[in-house]
Amino acid sequence: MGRTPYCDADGLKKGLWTPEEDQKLLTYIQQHGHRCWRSLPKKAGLQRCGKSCRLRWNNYLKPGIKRGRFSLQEDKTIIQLHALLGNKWSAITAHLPKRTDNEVKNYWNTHLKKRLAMMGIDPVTHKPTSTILGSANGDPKNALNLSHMAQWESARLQAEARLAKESKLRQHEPGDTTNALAPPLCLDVVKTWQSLMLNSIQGSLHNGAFGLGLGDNGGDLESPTSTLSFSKSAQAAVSTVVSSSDFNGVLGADHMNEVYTTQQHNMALDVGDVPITIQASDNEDGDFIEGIANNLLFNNLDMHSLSTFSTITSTTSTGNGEVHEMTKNYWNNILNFIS
DNA sequence: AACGGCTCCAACCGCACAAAC
DNA sequence: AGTTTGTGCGGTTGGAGCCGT
Repeated sequence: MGRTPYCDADGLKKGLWTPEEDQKLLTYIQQHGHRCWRSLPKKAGLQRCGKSCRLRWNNYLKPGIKRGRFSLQEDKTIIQLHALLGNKWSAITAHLPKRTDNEVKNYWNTHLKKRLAMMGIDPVTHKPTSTILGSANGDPKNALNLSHMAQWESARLQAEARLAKESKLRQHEPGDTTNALAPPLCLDVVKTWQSLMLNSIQGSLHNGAFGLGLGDNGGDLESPTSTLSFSKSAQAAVSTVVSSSDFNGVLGADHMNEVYTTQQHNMALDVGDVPITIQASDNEDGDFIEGIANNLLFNNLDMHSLSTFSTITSTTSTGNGEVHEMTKNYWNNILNFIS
């Protein structure tokens, strides 16, 4: 049998939407929600297929969508995330509130990709087209390390995007469009992680490793809360970011008191049904990468990401301070160019 | 004014996957 | 367990608008 075609070829309009069609769709969804896209166009009096209606709503009509020029910060975010994730537009868009994946994708293809190409950077690999980044100082190992960092970040961001997606789904109720574009929960996690990454890499220069360890129950499948532990070298970053007012958007005040205390250096994120606790610890003996892998895996990371982690585990500890500097210079160069 | 080339972006297409039946 | 349905995602396309000749 197979499924019936989602779009009937006959009798349905295609192409650009007219203001009248937009108004019909908007009015209907505001009154009835969009529980079933297939039956929606008929009920709304539209000669469109449900898929077309859904696309129009998600990319254009949904309240809160930001249109117009991308800011420099948005450019930076897109370039950075694309370097780490590739063409994972939904994952990238999860970190850009109020932008749609279609818009980000178009913006990348028509603007950012060209700019990178013009400055001699391959928009696919994000490396200079002629020479490998980092080889200028005679140490190709740096390029390798940056590549591994990118893989590491890629897996992490994919996991965060999933959490953000789940959170969005939980927020959405048919007929209620007011919270359709609430900021993704992962944004604060990104800030935290970015700080942690830089601090931990710097800390590794002294420790000979990242200095972050897996907590006692970090790999416990039975535990309702996965725990990730950080060494003291990362605590400053955790405290700085987590204690910011931004975090109030993620955790309610009561919940904050319950799960997060600066004295214990713990950070907890209650993302839907998947609570994550990031716990500072004096234990520096654990395997940081393995801990990350376990933690994210048990919180919806797929096997592909796990394999990425295993690759990184064998080589990340060879990193040095130049990696951080090289990474910083890389992004500075890009941003200087596009600004 | 007319034409052609180019850019940009809204929308379409096909595939994948999870949920529902 | 197999089929159907709904939705998400990324790649691609069509056409409107701009610009130069």
